Amino acid sequence: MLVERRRSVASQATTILAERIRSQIYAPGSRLPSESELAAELGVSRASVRSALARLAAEGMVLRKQGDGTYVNARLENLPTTLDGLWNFLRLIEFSGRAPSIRVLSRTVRPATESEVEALALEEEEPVFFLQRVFYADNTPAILAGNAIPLAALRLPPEQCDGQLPIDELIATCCGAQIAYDIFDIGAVLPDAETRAVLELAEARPLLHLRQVFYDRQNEPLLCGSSHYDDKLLGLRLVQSWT
Amino acid sequence: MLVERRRSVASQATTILAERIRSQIYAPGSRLPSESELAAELGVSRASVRSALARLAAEGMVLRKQGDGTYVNARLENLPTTLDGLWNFLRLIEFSGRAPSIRVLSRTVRPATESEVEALALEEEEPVFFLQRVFYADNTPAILAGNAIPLAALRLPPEQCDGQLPIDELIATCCGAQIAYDIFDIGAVLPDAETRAVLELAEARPLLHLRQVFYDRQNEPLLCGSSHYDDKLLGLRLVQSWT
DNA sequence: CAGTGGTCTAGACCACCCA
DNA sequence: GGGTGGTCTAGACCACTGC
Repeated sequence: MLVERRRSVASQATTILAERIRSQIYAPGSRLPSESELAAELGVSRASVRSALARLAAEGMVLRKQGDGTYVNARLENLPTTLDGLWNFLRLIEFSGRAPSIRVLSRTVRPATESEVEALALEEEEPVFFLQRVFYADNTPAILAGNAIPLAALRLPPEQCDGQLPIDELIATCCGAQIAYDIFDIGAVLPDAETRAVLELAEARPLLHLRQVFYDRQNEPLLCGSSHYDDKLLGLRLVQSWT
Repeated sequence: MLVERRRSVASQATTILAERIRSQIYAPGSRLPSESELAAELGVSRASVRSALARLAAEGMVLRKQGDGTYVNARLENLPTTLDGLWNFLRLIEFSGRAPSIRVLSRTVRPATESEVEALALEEEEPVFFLQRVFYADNTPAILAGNAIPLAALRLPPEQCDGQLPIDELIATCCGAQIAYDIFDIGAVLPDAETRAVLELAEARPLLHLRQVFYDRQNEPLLCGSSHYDDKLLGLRLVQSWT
């Protein structure tokens, strides 16, 4: 049943169970087989099954009741269902049921701004590769995102960095690094005229402002982003599980 | 070492390690003892230690490197450090280093609004207990929060519901229920005049709008909230760990 | 190569729920 | 009481890192 070599047993079990829920093999509101039964059926230990169920529970797909059982959440339609909790603009658009695409607005090398110097721990005026992109949902502009990478961190020349890539792959190919974690700050702003034009907003309504800093496995800040996010168009939703 | 009966060993280990990091017994950037050493020292299994470390890693407090070791994040000052990932207005204010307090603006029983009917799966016009509160950070108003609970879900009369309680305790004491999970929608809005007055905003700057629905262990929607959040004052920050 | 974290197992006991 | 999820353990093997 679980034969892939490269993915962990627990991760494969997660996928299998999530798929059964999505396809209603386990109907909304119904009780799943017990952990022991699932372990026997999948040919893995109970610990692995528990790891999978814990993940599904954290995302709200199942509800666990001690002494009773594990139930499929009957309100699945309310959930973000990202299945890994990571916010990635392309996938946020995909999950909203629309086709994502990216248009590169500009790609320049320029001195770091004051906030970039602070976020990326740079020297004053240190050059950064700045990539400005628009994320479309079904051809409607939803996000205007600007990303800055210290020139010193690039292993490819800026002109070879593929602007169509999601952030983790961008960092992987252009910097040869892996993201360890990132920090998100969420705020509300009134967009300036330029932003409004790019996002084709008729009125001057407020947008979400997402500021992110991505760190690599050496804990060096590798990329910082400043994005204007049209929450009316896309929605920003998260689930919190209360142990 | 780990003797409390009511908390799990893994949870106690988490607290101990977090405390050692906070007090710099494990200095920023330094390597922690190996999992086996910690297990031996704390008198628990390696699995319990791993559970604790996994939690700290998810919040960015430590960085784990296979084949190398576990390191204290040297950039702790950037982290939200909630140590359980749950957003609770009182604790968000506390963690920002300010003194939280609550003022109850109004407590009424009124028919549910259209959006409450939808969020709470009510009948049209069904009565709800509506509690409007202001959360202060060091006596500066930071959040205007409105919470609606179906009257049918209350086990205490509305006038006996303590408006000073955080949301989980409010639900515990007034409804006799426990929160299983909640769903958050984050948006940006321009506050109306009334909201602006309550939050003592001079200009008409945009605020975060948080809409929440809390579900109990029976998966019934118990409470919905609509809050205006001054992100300039408080900040809304989260960490994402990329496995 | 030795030591680290990553994965997985089998088995045990507990707390809890329901019939 | 019998079954469920919640916790914990001991031990094994693997993948990776740094020396």
